[in-house]
Amino acid sequence: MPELPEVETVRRGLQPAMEGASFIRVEQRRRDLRFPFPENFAARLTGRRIASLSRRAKYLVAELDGDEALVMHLGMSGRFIVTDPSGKSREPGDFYYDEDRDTTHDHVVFHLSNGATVTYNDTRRFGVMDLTPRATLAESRHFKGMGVEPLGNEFSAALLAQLFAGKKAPLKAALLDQRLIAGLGNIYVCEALFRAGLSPRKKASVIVDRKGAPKPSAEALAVIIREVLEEAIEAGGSTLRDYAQTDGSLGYFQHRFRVYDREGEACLKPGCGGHVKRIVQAGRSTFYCATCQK
DNA sequence: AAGAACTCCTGTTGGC
DNA sequence: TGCCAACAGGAGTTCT
Repeated sequence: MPELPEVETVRRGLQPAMEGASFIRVEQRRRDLRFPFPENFAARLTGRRIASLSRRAKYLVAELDGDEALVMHLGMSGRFIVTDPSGKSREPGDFYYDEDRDTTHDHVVFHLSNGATVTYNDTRRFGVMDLTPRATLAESRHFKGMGVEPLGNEFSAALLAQLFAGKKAPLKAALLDQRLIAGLGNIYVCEALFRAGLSPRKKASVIVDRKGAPKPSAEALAVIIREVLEEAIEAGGSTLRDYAQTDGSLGYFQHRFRVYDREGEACLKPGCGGHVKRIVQAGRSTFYCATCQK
């Protein structure tokens, strides 16, 4: 469940269980996810205390009391399940589980000093777990060359214009490029472009004027990207599958999708009268209204 | 060098 | 009902 708002929701759910606690025991149940786990992964974590749990783009970063940081990415299907000392089990930002949870794809289990366990489950195994020196985190292979945080202070229309100037790639592709802006994914790019009334097919440079300055459309887009992400975080992210089983229920932004996964349905812009189309860009589905997104 | 295509993996869904 | 292609919230690698 992983774009920036989902990862932030997960971070907030894990923080109380993890921050300040130490790893008592770590179960690593396979040698790799998408990539091999680092050498001696479990041993390097055991005994370490988690000083802080933060987020960079779609990554979670647990800074440890030694020299290392635990870097985690959920890929497409990664989830965490927390079992607190009372034995109650839940997925941060998603829903409460019962005893019958499918544990087939539980790949890592952290047993913490406060009695909580944190289990990483990932069906497709596109996730990542890595250990990297804290001192050079920004230069680590995951973060080197990574773009600006869309909710950070540096993100602005001026920067957006600078990043997109001269870009021939479509707006959709440029917004998904983590080297430019880091944290946007397929859903929120589709939603932001709809709200901005911009076609995902237009060249990224259409929001830049001849002098390289942001056009009004860039100003709008910068504001809207921030708004969409903030709204989604507020809603606890989006939950695409399993939602019928909800009971503890965070994650309801999916009810506010205006174009994502709405192929063929009526455009929600008042007076538009168009219908949502699905096209494929860079191998991913793009949902948009060709009538009002120009 | 930028941009598009292909790849990893498992599970679900929709059309015949 | 069964079978199978298409698709799924990501991103690194390899092509053109």
